[in-house]
Amino acid sequence: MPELPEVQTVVNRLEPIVVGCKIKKFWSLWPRQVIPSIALLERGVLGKKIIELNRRGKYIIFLLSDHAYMIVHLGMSGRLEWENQGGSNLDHKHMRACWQMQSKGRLVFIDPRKFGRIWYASHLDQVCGRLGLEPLESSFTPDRFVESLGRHKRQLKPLLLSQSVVAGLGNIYVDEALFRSRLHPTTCSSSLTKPQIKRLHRVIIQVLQEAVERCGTSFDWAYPGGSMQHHLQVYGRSGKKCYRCKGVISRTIVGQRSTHYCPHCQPEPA
DNA sequence: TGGTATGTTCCAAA
DNA sequence: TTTTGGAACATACC
Repeated sequence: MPELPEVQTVVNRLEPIVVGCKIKKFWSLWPRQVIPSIALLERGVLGKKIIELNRRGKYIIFLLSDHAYMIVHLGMSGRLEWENQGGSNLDHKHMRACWQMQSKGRLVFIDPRKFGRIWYASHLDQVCGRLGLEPLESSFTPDRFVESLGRHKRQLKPLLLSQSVVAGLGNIYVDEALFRSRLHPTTCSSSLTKPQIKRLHRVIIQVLQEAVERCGTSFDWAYPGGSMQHHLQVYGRSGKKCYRCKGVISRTIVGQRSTHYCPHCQPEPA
């Protein structure tokens, strides 16, 4: 379930519950998901209190009482859920890790596809150091976006998915942002005019804010609870009528990812 | 059965 | 050095 709005929704829900909790036990049965290792993460977090819960891009960041970090990325199918003690004795089918808190209650990590990751790190940059601008922060200004985009010369869609210019966009919201800014996904970043870049900057913020307000997009078993799926304009709408021009939404592959766009509103670059 | 899936990383080639 | 394309990771659904 993992783009910025879905991750923010998880953080919003968990923050009031887990901040202040002291970690009593940790287990994981899938060593590849835990970095640098299950033993080192366990040594780092046991007995530590969670001081803050934050988000950076698609990463969920636990600040611990010794000022080190535990960081979770949900991958394609990961979920983090809180369970009060005795609430459900039934373990989930795809439970991959669990944090037992001293005050009763536990945090469980459920991840069918095992693409999620859990880190223990003394510095945030060890995990998040290569991330681009944070799109819902005031530091995401049109000028900084222009400057960050200017360092690359790539097709827009793969560039926005790379996390290196803007952090947190994924396949759904890149398609939505490009549609709303009327840019074809394969447009070369270096060919954009300043007004086009400023419009793209504006719609990225708009789309992400709207999705956060709607608690993200829910369209299958992986992530329940959101309502943004009812307000998407191109993603998942191939073959249907464009809301703007009444043409037909197309689907193609760009950078190995399924890509939805309106050929009329987002004309292919020359 | 084969195609598809909200993500990231590594590698080879250009 | 930067960009691009392919494969890998692993599982579920239709």
